[in-house]
Parts: sequence; structure tokens; C-alpha cells
Amino acid sequence: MTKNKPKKVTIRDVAEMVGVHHSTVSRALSSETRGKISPAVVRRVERAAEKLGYSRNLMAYSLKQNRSFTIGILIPDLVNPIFPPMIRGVQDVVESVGYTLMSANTDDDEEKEKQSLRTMQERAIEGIIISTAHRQDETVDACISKDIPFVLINRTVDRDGVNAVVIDEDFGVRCALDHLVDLGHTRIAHIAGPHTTSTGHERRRAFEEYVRAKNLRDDLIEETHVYTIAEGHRAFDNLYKRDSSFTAVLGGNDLIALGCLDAMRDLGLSAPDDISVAGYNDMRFLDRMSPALTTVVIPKYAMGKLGATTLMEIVEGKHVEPLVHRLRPKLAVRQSTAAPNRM
Amino acid sequence: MTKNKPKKVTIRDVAEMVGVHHSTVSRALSSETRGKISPAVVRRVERAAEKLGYSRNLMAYSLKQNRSFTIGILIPDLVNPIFPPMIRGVQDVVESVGYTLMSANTDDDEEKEKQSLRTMQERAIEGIIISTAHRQDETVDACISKDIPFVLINRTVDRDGVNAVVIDEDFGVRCALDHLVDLGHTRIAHIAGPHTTSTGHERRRAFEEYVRAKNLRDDLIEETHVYTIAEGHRAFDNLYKRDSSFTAVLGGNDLIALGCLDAMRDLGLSAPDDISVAGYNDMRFLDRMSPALTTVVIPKYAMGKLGATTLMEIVEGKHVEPLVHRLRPKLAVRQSTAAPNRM
DNA sequence: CTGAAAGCGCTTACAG
DNA sequence: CTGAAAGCGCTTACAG
Repeated sequence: MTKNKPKKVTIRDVAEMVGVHHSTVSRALSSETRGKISPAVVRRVERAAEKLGYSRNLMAYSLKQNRSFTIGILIPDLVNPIFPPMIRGVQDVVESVGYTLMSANTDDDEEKEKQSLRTMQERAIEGIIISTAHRQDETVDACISKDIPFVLINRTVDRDGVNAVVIDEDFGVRCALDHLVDLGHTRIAHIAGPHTTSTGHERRRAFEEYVRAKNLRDDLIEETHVYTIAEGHRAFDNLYKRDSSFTAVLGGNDLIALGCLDAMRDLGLSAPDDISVAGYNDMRFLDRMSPALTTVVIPKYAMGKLGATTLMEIVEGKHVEPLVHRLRPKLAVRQSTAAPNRM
Repeated sequence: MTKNKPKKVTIRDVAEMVGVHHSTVSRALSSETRGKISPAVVRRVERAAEKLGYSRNLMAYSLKQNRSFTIGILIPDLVNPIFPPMIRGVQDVVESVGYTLMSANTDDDEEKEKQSLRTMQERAIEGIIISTAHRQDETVDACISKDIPFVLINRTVDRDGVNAVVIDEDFGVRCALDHLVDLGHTRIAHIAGPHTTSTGHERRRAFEEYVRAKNLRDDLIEETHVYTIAEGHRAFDNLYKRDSSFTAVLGGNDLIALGCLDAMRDLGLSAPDDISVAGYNDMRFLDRMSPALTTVVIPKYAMGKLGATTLMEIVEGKHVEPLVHRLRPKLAVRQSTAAPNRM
């Protein structure tokens, strides 16, 4: 029944045990100031701290230093399987330098994003990883105006002068289309991601450039509003109603590609027999699906890791020139793509 | 180039603007003490705070109150798709009451678990959700001896007097086996999860009880050391070498079941034609796999939510009688199970 | 209803 | 090399 508070041991308890002033203990225990204290005292302090089970009160330390040792991360939805590897990449880096990660799911909703940023600010996060950016993004603008260090991953914004770790979308799209063209496809469709995102926009632009350069049809494009299976399904239906002559389709991401497969199943079509389907990102377990999906694989863990490394450099005050890193993806050829059956 | 610190606005700035003492501002801004201040002053304070863009410094507040408003969660690996929904369940609850979630991946490694608990303690977490428990678990013991409120989810421990939200494993196993027996299977195997976990142990025991009650073979069991595809693969091979007479197999979880499918593929067998395969948990996208896996679906989000709700009750001081909640799973019948082709 | 003071557990100029 | 003091931004008995 009784709440016996564990009676946290403080720097003063250690000081008392050793018989020195608590400021001496503080200095002895901090690596930056340890040099100012005689080795003998340092040793006695350390021993006493150990014996008493002392551990620094981070809340007090943070208040004094005005640092929280916390980094935030904004993701659309933890349940979307491409994000956990990115998060782990980020987490592994920030933890290794003594920071903690605070994550928020925004469901790609501007309002939730703002709310998340607010609570993160209350927590005095020292920096933030943003994987939810739109090409015009109020949250990014807010970070800039409030001088909160941030690094974009996965998606970037139109304005420049930002740090970002993204994918070489041109290269990714070219890999996928080269593959389809090599198989003999000439009428290739694209179900694009939202044009409000850099990924949707850039992949579409890369697609358009490619097909024009090869003198292929450039009007077999439909756009989604969000990156979901349902939207992929809907957009495929739209396109197919308008023009069903294509023999292959590149989804703006894997979810969209799965939506295409669903739409095809409903239409009595199958991949790759009727239409070849390729995705983008390489979500986990795609290789076990039916059919195993050909896709552009992006380095998710590495992206998180590089983003976090960059952010920590900014936070630690190392001067970092704003830079957009473009990581190179590669193609994984699986069962959902094959030579066209009709010409 | 210049680091222009945003000059955080404090309670004193607000006080100055209104012309009152800062303690009055503190009282006016806190819902518990607002009653002690005259409505007129409260209004003026609120207005000033709004205008100045004041937000309470959580580090100072935490230090004073000795509360961190942080909850921890221990998971094996974020990348394992059954955990994100649980985490979101937890996160949605703790955020709704103004708390922050701090997560750690332990990779089911006792050492990492201890380390994570240490850093969480440094952060003065007020409670912890543990999804990584083993039947004998040092971390759980540590939480008890250190008087840290905790709730177990997914797996529980052997000792009692703990709060836990787990699955009615008996019911789940029975659903799966009833299904297989109804299809006509009589020689059913079980690739069990690690006996050091409650899930591995309980599912195996439920399996044994079931087959004995029905007078079926009770020796077609092999155990894994960890819940991985590779271990499922290895264990299946072992069993098959020893005795290949079974026509159906229940995996200790979905990953193990996928490992069984891999082993079968390598042996030139296929599901459900040669052997029916069922899993447990219902990871996302299982329904799209080849073959779509029959599995016991557990309420992951609800489990996280209930666990977090319980934990917050404990943290907020509401007396909670230690209780093991057992949530009821259900069977999802898909393509990996069918009537046996050989008798 | 409001103010003045003390204190949460730290760090860090300032003296010596 | 070490101590004494001030202060980070808050809350809360204690007076009045």
C-alpha cells in the first residue's frame, strides 16, 4: 500500500560519502571536466558513485544544459513496412551517441504533423528526421523558421538549402523501364504516386522522359492521391477504362503495384500473363507474394542511418553544407514481369 | 553563421507582461491550481501567454515534479511485422494522455534488454510495456525489485502477480487443429516456438493436450530456438528426416510457418497438396503470399492498446489488481490448408 | 487571491 | 585542484 519512493541517489550523496563538495563530484563524473580534478579524487568519486548506484538525473542535466538528448522522427505510418527499417537505421545511430528517438505517426495528415511538431518542441527535441515531406511542406518551413535542425529522408521538398537523403529516382525508374523494354514491352503504363510528393513527382517525370526518349507512348499515366493499395486499385481501373492497350505497368510504389494486381484480379487478368507489373521500394516479403513482385529496391536502413548521421553532425555543431544525398537503388526481377503475350 | 538561440519565453516573461508574480502565472496556467486565482487574472495570463507563444518547459516541470511523462516499450525487433500494430496501439493511448513513448529493440538479447532498461531508467520512464518477456525474465524481475510499473504484452512470465495482456493460446491452437482435423488430417505436426517463451510453451502444451484428447500422434513435435524463418526451416528438416508421415503442420508462429514452406520447397513438396501448413499471429500481407497462409489471427493493435491503458492506470495511481488478460484470437482459413491427399 | 522564498539536481563561471 | 554561489524554469508550502 505504501509508496516507497526509491529515494534517488544524487550527486550530494556521493559528495558526502567522499567528503568533497558536490561540484567536485560533478566535475569528476563528467568527461569534459574530469581533467581539472586530481586523479585520486576522481577515483574515489567514481568508486563511491558506483557503490551508491548513482546515475545522473537527466532531467536536471537537461534543464541546466538546455538540451534534451532527444531526436524526433515523423513518419506517415509505422504499419507501412517500408518505415521500420528506416527507423531502425535512425535509432541505431542516435542511440549510439546517447540520444533517444521520439517518433510520431502523421498518417500524412498536415494537422497531425503540426500537432506532432508541437509536442516534440515541448520535449525540446534537438533535431528531427522527416520522412513525410510534401514538395511544399509547412512543417519543413516551420523547422526552418524556428531554427530546428532537420534532415529529410525518403522524400524531399522543392525549396533548396535543405539536407535530404533520398533515392536517385531517375536511375530507379530507368532500371525498371529498361527491364520492361528488354522484355519487349512497348506500351507501358505508370500509376504515379501523388504529385505533391517528390517521389511521386520525380518518378513520373523520369517515366515521361524515358518513354519520350524511346519514342514510346507517354499518355498511359494515371495519378493517385495517396500511396495506398486502394488508390492503386482505383487508378488502375480508371486507366484501364480509358485505354487498355498497355502490356506493362510501373506502380509509383509497391502498395500501388499491389493495388494494380487487385484491380487486375477483379478484371480477370493476371500478372505477368496479361500485364506485367512492377513496384517500387521493395517492402519486406514481396518476394513471397503471388506473384512475387518485381520492384526497385531502395536502401531503407542505409537511408535512415545516413539521415541520422547527418542530423547528428548538425546537432553537434559540425558545420554541414546543405546537401541532397541521392542513394542508388537497384532492380529486383521477380515473377510479376515477363515478355508480353500480345503485341 | 550566428547561432541566434530562439530565446525561449518563460513564465517570468509572461508575469512581467501581466504585471504579476511568476508564481501566479504558474498557478493560472495549471488546471489543478487555476481555481486559486481570480478569473480576471487567469484570463489576462492566458492572453499574455498566448501572445508571447509561451509553452511550459517540460524539463523544468519534470525536474520539479520528478516525473518524465515518458513510457518505455521493449520489443524484439521493429522490423518483425507483428510489432508495429502493437506499438501503434500503445502509442495512441500514451499520447492521448500526454505521454511520450520511448522504444528499444532488444533482438531478444538479454544483454541488450538490460542496457535498454538502464537507459530508460536514466530517462526516468514512469512505466514500461514489455513484449519481449521470457518465462524467466531478469528484466521483469528488475522492474519488480526497482518498483517500476510494467505491463507484459504478447508474452508473459511464469511467476504470477504481474499484469499481462496475452492471447488465449489454448483457444487459438484448438481453432487451428479443429480446422485441420475437420479437413481429415490425423497426423499433424507442430514446429514449436522456443519453450523459454510463454507463447512457445503454451502453444505446444495446448497442442499436446489436443492431440492426446483426440488420440492422435503426439510425437510429431520439433522445437525452435528463436522465432525465425531460418529456425522454422531447420526444425522442419529435422522433423521430416525423423518422420515424414505427417500431412499437416502447425507453426509456432507465422515466421516458423514460412520456414516450413521454404523447407518444403527445397524438398520438392508443396502446400497444401503435399502437406497443409498453418501459422500463428497473422502478420500483414500473409493473405497475399503464395500460398496464402492459414493462420490464427491475434488482435495486435488491441493488445497494445489494452496493455497501455492498464499501464497508465497503474502509473496514475489507480490501484490495479495484477491480472492476466487473455484475448481471444480467431482463425483465418486461406489456401495453405486443405484435405490431405494421402491417408 | 497573491507574493516571496525555497528547492528539484545539476553545471559552471568565479575565487582562491 | 577545489569550494561556494548562482542559476536553469518550474511548483508549492508558507504568509499575508
